[in-house]
Order: sequence, then C-alpha cells, then structure tokens
Amino acid sequence: MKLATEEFDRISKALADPQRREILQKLVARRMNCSDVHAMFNVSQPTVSHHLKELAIAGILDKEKQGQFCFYQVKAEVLSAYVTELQKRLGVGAIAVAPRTK
Amino acid sequence: MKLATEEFDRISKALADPQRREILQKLVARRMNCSDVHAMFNVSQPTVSHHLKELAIAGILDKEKQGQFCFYQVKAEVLSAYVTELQKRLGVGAIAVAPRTK
DNA sequence: TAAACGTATTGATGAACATCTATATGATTA
DNA sequence: TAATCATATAGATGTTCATCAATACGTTTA
Repeated sequence: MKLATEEFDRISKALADPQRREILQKLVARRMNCSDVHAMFNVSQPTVSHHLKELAIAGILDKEKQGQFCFYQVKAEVLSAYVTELQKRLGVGAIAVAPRTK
Repeated sequence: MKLATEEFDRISKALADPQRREILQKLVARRMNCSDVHAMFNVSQPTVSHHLKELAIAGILDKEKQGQFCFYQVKAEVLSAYVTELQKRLGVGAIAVAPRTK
C-alpha cells in the first residue's frame, strides 16, 4: 500500500497531538466506541469525538456504526504503510513486517 | 537508544509541518548549512533558520559551527529510535536495522 | 411517546505556530 | 577598518487548532 504525500502529511499531523496519539494507542489495543474512549481521558466528549474524526479523516481509523454506538478501530495496513513511508523518507533502514491478521 | 515520551512527542511535532519535513529530508541526503537549505525552498532565511532550530531542539539534527557557516546534519540514531518507538506505540511490527555508520 | 443515552455539530476562545520584515551578531574579505 | 556575508533574534501578523459549553440528532428503553 502506497501513501500519497498529502495522506502522509495528514497522518503526521494526526500523530502530532499528544492527546490524539494517546487515544490512538488505546485503540491499537482494542476496538472501542466513543464513550469508552471518553471514559479513559480527562477531556470532554466533543473533544474526543473531534479527535476520532481527525484520525478517521487521516485514514488511520475505521468507523463502524452499530445502533446508537459508533465503534472505531485502527487500520493496521495504513499505519504500517505510514511507518514504511516514514522510514523511506528519513533514510532509516528496517524490514517491515505485515501486521498479524485474525 | 530509548526516547522519553516528551522527546517522542517533540519529534512527532517537528515532523508534522510539511515544510520542515521536506527540509529534514534534504538533510537526510547530505549535511548542509543554512544557506544551502535556504536556496532549495521558497521561504525566507529566518524561516529556514527557525525550522532548523526546531529540528535541532527536537534532537533530530546536530548543529556544527564552522567559521561563519553553520552545518546541520541528521542524527540517524535518534530518527531510528523514533521510528522504533512509533512502531511499538502503533503496534506495527518491524525489525529495526541499525543505521550504517561511516 | 417521553425520557435517557451515544454521538456529532456549532460557535467561541485562547494558545500555538509558520511566516514575514527588520535588525542584530559574528565572521570573512577587500 | 569598512563592507559583505551567514546566521540568529525580535516583534508582528494571520492562521490553524485543541478545547469547551450548548445543542442537535438519532437510537434505545421505560
């Protein structure tokens, strides 16, 4: 999977905010809905919603609505592609390994 | 090499600005001074100086003064540590390879 | 159907920041 | 030593953005 420069920069920006990064890390561990995430941090529900939206727009998160709930989960292939692209741009050598699929 | 969370976040922010990212990429290719970098982009000299400072503060660049010139070069170990830490936090598997040393 | 719940949107606010011009500082050269 | 060059700093400006309270919207439940 190949990321365009604009997508790459969008993801970089999405990762640049510590609060958003922490939220993302929680979602790496497990798929959650907005309230679950909200319960984990000291920010308002709209702020959480905003961050989740930013991460989704950046292509990092998948959004799935189930009734009144809205589940977000990490798109591992995109994160993987981002890291790979980053390594290329920074000249950092590494052997990428495909994410484990269930 | 281990990065503290604050260092990690600082680097993430440093990478989040496209202009700064492009400057960094040029420096990955080769060590340069401020004027060299300035000649490559359509931004003012103070702006270039500012970006180089940010990258240096983030620990990504080394600054070396030679007479009236000021050379900047990438700190490969730090970039490598950043990518490794990012992989950990994002749950993206990869086998890091140490940067080639001269 | 009314109340409660989960999520998103709107609008406001303050802070961070990318950029510029002008200028200062320090080093080289004529 | 005066002019020139390389870089940094100061201060201003406009924009982006993280955050919040209030509220709207859709879904579930009593």
